Amino acid sequence: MGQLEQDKLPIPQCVACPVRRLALFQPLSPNEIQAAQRYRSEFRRLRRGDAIYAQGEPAHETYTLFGGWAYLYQELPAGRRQVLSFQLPGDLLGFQAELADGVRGHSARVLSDAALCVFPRDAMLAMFSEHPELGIRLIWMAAQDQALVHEHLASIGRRSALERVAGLLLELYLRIRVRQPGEGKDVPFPVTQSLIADAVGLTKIHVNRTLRKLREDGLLSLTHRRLEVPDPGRLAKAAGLSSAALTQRPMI
Amino acid sequence: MGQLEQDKLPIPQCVACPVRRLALFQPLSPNEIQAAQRYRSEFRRLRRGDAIYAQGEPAHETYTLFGGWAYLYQELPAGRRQVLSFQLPGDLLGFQAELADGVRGHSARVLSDAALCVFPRDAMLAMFSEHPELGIRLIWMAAQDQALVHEHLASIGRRSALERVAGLLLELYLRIRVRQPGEGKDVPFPVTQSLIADAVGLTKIHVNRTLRKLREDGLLSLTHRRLEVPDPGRLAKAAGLSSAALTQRPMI
DNA sequence: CGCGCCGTTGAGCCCGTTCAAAAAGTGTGG
DNA sequence: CCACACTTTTTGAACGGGCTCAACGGCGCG
Repeated sequence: MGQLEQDKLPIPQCVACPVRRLALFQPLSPNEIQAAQRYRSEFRRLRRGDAIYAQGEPAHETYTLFGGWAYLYQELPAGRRQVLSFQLPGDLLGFQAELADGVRGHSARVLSDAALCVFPRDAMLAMFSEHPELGIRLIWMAAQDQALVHEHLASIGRRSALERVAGLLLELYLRIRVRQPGEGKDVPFPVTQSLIADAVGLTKIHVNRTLRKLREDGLLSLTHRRLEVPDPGRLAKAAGLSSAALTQRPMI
Repeated sequence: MGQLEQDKLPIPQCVACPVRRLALFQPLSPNEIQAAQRYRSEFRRLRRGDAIYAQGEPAHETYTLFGGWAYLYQELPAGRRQVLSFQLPGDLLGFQAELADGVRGHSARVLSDAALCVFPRDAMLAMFSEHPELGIRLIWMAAQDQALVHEHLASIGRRSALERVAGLLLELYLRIRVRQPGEGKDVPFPVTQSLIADAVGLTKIHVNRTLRKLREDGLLSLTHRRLEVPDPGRLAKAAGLSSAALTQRPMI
């Protein structure tokens, strides 16, 4: 789809938003939603690889990911990079520095063609004073985020290469499936091995070997940008997770 | 100080709180503080090693650390442990699962004798509707927290053992100094090498060797539970940080 | 004084890295 | 539809940072 053609697409109404139940506005009734839509300043379309914001920039916007994938990362000396998290449709991005009225502490970029709803700082603040329940909801979403990052931290700090890769793939697989309950067993998976490596703290070479092993053990199939996990329970075991973790949290 | 003797100490008033400017109630005026004090249900004293809450428990309280140190951690299969973060006086603990009305995703424990202000769930919610600015403030504190965890993630994922240990010690040193501007160059540091290891994802043996190297290079002195960093700039360099990071963020 | 926790040191090994190169896939323009 | 460039995936060989296993010294506390 060309850029020009893409720009002609209509801008979706919040009332009809397919990710609303996952997103910030979930607590609002349809009537309120219609009113709340004015907080959104822009509906922005991005192409694969585009930056959303960058480390060091002043922050004055928050985003809801409408469609597509994004990832947050930090760049370190000597060309090293750490992927902090992956964001899926309905996720909230960039509220951290935004509301701390400071500077971005990390960069964000889209993995696939994507679309964002943009909320300026002032709109966010107005929103919270007019709809306090949205403040609670934001805190809830931030808490979910924090829980995922904590899991990520434990994974990188204290798990083997196999467990880390298995864990990341399982997490993403489950998060995608929540969003696409209807589809077949395999889901779109636009994450390169190099990105997986930078997320779990390994080299892409070793990620490749680890993936081979996971495939050989029949724990997953990952080809042509599609991921299938025949038995999430077994993958969870390989990831060194208590299988309770599978059903426990709803996860966003 | 014995337990019995300790229990006789008076309970501090919020108006006179020494950590207030660092904590949740910072935005309130002295008058408001006096009124807000009723949100606090308890002032709790703990001894070195006591648990504050544990992974898996239902959450219905949030805490402000009044004095002493605490740490958040996750326990993994095979006796492994990951320290997620260290908390210093004024820091807010446990709001994550609390406000997501769920179950604790990690455990919290005090490192040294400590004291907490306890806020029940209902009080927190009432607080936010009566003082919306406290909601914003909470989000701000959560964002600060998130930034620290992101830094931590990048450290474990993409830095060498030396950089990780240097980075953690520098972070803690600076955070303590913000709280105790008056004191001498060295600060109290009750963190064991084993805990450092579980924080940065190394073995305690290797942490010991890394600390020796840092001492030999004159970057720090760490003995008898006290830490001194003669030149934070040099330590930042050893940690692989842009020395800008030193002055950039105020940090809580 | 003895027990347990914490810090320290040595020797050898292994998981994941580095370096190198080829094969396969993906996108672009003619 | 094909040719070309570029990115991503895959494989091999050798190295090394941090781990494992084992032991000892020091210090606080009951």
